[in-house]
Formats: sequence, C-alpha cells, structure tokens
Amino acid sequence: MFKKVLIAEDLDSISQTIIHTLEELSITNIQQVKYCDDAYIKIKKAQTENEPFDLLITDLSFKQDHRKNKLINGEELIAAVKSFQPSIKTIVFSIEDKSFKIKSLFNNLEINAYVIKGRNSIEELKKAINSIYNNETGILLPKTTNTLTEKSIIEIEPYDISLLTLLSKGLMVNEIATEFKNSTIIPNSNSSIEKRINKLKIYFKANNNVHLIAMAKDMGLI
Amino acid sequence: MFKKVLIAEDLDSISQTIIHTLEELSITNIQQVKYCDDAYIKIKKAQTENEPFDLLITDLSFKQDHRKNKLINGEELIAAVKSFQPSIKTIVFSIEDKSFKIKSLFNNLEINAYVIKGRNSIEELKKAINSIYNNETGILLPKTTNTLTEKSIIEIEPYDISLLTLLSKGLMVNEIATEFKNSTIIPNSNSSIEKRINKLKIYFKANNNVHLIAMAKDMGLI
DNA sequence: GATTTTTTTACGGAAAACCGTAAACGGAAT
DNA sequence: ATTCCGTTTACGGTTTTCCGTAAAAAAATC
Repeated sequence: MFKKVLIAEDLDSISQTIIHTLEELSITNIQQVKYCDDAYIKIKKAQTENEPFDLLITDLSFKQDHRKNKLINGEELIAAVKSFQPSIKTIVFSIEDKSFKIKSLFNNLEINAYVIKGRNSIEELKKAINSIYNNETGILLPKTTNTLTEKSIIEIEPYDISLLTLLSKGLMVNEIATEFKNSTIIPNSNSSIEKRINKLKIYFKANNNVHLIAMAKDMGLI
Repeated sequence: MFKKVLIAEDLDSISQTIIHTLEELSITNIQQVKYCDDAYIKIKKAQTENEPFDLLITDLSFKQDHRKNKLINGEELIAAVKSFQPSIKTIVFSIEDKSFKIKSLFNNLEINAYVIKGRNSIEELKKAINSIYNNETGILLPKTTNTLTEKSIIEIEPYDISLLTLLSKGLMVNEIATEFKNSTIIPNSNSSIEKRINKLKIYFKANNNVHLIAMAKDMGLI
C-alpha cells in the first residue's frame, strides 16, 4: 500500500474523515494541509529530501480568506506539483459532478482517479486508492443523469468558454470582438461571434443571452 | 448537555466528523440521516413517541439523486419540522457564506445558530452547541469581507428575486409582465419592470441584463 | 378633502440583440 | 491555377433592450 500520502482539503469536517479512512487502509504516513500553497511546499520539500509523497488527495475548490495564495484551487496545485514530480499519483475528491469538467482533469492533468463527494464517497475513495495502487486508472463517475450528453461535451471548446465568460461580464458583442482581436483569438468579427452565441443558444435550448448565461452558470461551465 | 441530536447531512465525509464531535461533547443519542425527508420522519416519529429530538444540525444543500424527495434542502426541512415542533433547536452547518442568505434564515426560520463550513468549523460548531444549550442565540458570521454591505442586504425583496429568476429563465420583459399579472404581483407593467431591472443594474453595477444575472447567480441570489 | 409626494404606468427614441442572407476568404483536392 | 467546400465576415431588417420624460394613479400629509 502507499506509504506517504498528502491530503489537501480546506474543510476540517471532511479532512478528518479522509484521515480516518487512510488509517483504516494501514497507511502510516498521512499528512494534511488546508491550503494549496502548503501542499506544494510539502511535496516539494519531501522530494528534495528524497522522501517523496506517493499520493496526493486533493479537493478542487478552496475557500479564499485573508491569506494570499499563489495556487488557489486543486487544478493549479496538481499542475504545479506534476511539473516537478510527474510520477506522483493524484486523486481528486470533490463535489463537482459535471462530467465535462471531470473529463478535462483526466485529459489535461492526467489525474489517476476522481471521486465525487456524496452519500457513499468514502467507499469509493477506498476503492480508488486500491485501484491506483494496483495501477488501474479508473474514472469514478456518478450515476446521476447529466444534462450534457457524452457527445455534447466534446463540442464545447475553450473558445466557447471565453465567449461565455466575456458575455457574463457584461460585454457587448462589439466589445467581445475587440477583446478577441487584442488576444488574437479567431474568429473575432461581430458576425461570427453572434453566430457562435446563436449556436450555443440552440444547443442549450436557451431563449436569449440572459438565459444562456444563467444555464452556463448552473452547469458550472463558467 | 443535549440528550438527543439529529444530523442531516448528505456527505458522509462530513457527517462522520460531526458525529465524532458530538461524541466528544458527551452526547449519547446521536442519529444521522442523508436525506431531508428521512430527517422529517425521524423527528416526527420521535415526537409522537414522546422522545423528541433536542437539536437538529442540518446542511442547506443536498445532492439530488434517484430518490424522489419532498423536502429538497435544509430550509424546507427546518420549516417543515418547526411546523409541528417549534421548540426544537436548530443549527445550520453549511458552506454558504452569503450574509443575506444567513440573515434570512435567522429572520424567517428562527434558527439558533449558523456555522459556516471552513478551516476551523469544528471548533465553531462546538461553541454553537454550547451557546444554544445555554440559551444564547448567536450568529456565527465569517470574517471574510462580503461584497454586499449590511445596508444593501435589506433592500433586496422577494419581488426582486422573482424578477431575477424569471429573467434568468429567458423571459422577456413583456413575458414577465404577463407572468406577474397572472400571479397578481404588482407592479406588473412593462415600464415598471424595466425600471426595477435598471435599479438592480445600478445597484450591482451591472452593465446589462446578462451581467446582472451572472452576478445574481454568483451571489447565490437565484 | 385638498395638496403634496411617491409609485406606477405610458410612451418614444437610440442602442443592442436577434436572425437570415450573401459575399469574401482560406484550405484541400484535383 | 481552378474548383469545391467549409468558415469567416459583411450587411440589413426586425425585435428587444435600454433609458429618459411625462402622465396617471395611489399613498401620505396636512
């Protein structure tokens, strides 16, 4: 079994349970931090001392408070850690259940497992740890019905996200066009942007821009 | 100390910690449920058997799954429970930190304490339990700066919420007007609705309707 | 009950979204 | 080079939002 595990989780009400679970799996060296920055430092230090962590279990969203942190969420943490220790195993333990977001974690950060916090997540977490230790990479997806189908996930590109984000910030089509031109993002004409927005509206069955943004917010797209 | 306590919390990773905390406070009869409906049934049953619960500790948001539930969140649960057992003490334990929402819980549901899930929430939860047992009603607010000021909270009325909700569903001003007329909500003229939306936009410094709805979503208003 | 004040409604012009059509552009294939 | 095809851009007309002003109605004050 894993020898040295780090837990990055801000809510004490959750981290305590994870620790308890790891103890049940006879893991002896369990460390825990409440901030991503602390996690980064600990993993870095452990590696330089030739006693690296085997496994990182991290949440995605961390509350912001008085402390100024460089790494503000689990995604940034994983990316930062893998930059110097790509071999580390990672489990994301989060309440986020939007499959397109989970997918992106496997694709972009190459995490080893994703466990959704829920009514029986402890068991799933145990399974995930065992699977990874036996070198199986598995996606633990929820059984809940998702509004987005497998197919539809693929078609939402970063371009759409930027577009929706700018829209949600109150920019007009005109302003978005100049914004895209400044960032050399194409297409960037008023017409194309209008067309793309329209496509998204048809796609999500939204009545108008307001509706579209409300739905995007609900789905966690932006 | 309290004799009989019920925990309503869907995430097992959190409920385990709460149970552990209550045990430390020498509370012997601790029961736990993962659905609001189950909480309601348990409390109801306990009362009819003349062994009522002293305290309810509940989350606000519960994940939805295959089960069809009548009560879908903590607010509904508390309202339902207080309808037949108004004397029960209630603590809300949630990650929600928008002060206007917390305020409304104290005002409308007369909860006894609100503990925000965070990096030291276990300690706060203990304090809250002790305080309530000693008949002190206290608001445990976070130290984080809130975008909404105390004054601004008051002025957001249910009317505004309905308005924002309908907007976010993609209805046009015209349609909202007829909707309001059907529900005999006043004011319900196009002009008045436009004016009210404009007021909200000035208030929240939103550029347009899209921006306004995005902000309302972010703040948890809708 | 008359007057003042506030709220609600009505209206109108300018700006932006909405939506279809057509032209211009840029690769890929031949 | 030319054709083909998909993408991007341009344009124009309609609808809705946006925003100010004024009238009408309701509420408050005297």
